[in-house]
Amino acid sequence: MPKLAYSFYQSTDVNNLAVQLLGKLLFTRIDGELTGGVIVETEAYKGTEDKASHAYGGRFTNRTQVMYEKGGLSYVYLCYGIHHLFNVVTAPKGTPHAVLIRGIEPVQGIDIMLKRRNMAILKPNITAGPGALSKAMGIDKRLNAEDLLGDEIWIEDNGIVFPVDQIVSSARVGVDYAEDHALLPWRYYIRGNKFVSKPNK
DNA sequence: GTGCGGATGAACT
DNA sequence: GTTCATCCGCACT
Repeated sequence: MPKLAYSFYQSTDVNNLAVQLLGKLLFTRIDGELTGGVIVETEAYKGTEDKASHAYGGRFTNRTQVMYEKGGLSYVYLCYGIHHLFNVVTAPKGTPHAVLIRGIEPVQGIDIMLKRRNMAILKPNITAGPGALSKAMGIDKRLNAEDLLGDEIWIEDNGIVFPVDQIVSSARVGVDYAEDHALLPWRYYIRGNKFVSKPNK
């Protein structure tokens, strides 16, 4: 399957990109171990004007600088001191939009994912949730600011297009601090998919 | 240099 | 529903 092209990531409509990423295949090859899954849940973070975004108000730090780079890079950061969260940087250089990947359905290297997650059998919580999927895919800070057209972490277009009525939008998770932006319906997921993270109402 | 708290998940009661 | 693991980014002194 072809990797998503550089041009795919340059759109400034981050909500549309968050929807477009549903159904795409996220892969990593870490130490030669290939794992991959279908993206089933995303959230849009709209740069400087989004109070839930790390780049809100134009905040520019060592952590957030990659968000300002050209679309098509990874943004991985540590949350709660434990979980690595994976985002896709989008929009042209200077516009710090990002899409958080919150859930994938495993299709490749499931045995490797089970081992990384210390699980015996496949259950949805192996990759349902941004911290969980990062652990299963072997994503950590070493994969921050990686080119998504490279050979460590990338996204492929397998032609899957979910019907519009299969896609649900709702409030983003864990952004209560974002005041009047906390309830924006910028979370997108596949209705009924088992690998969508917990709050799926 | 210090202190607060977070784009979570798992194990509890 | 509640607790807590466990780190460092970030704002402020």
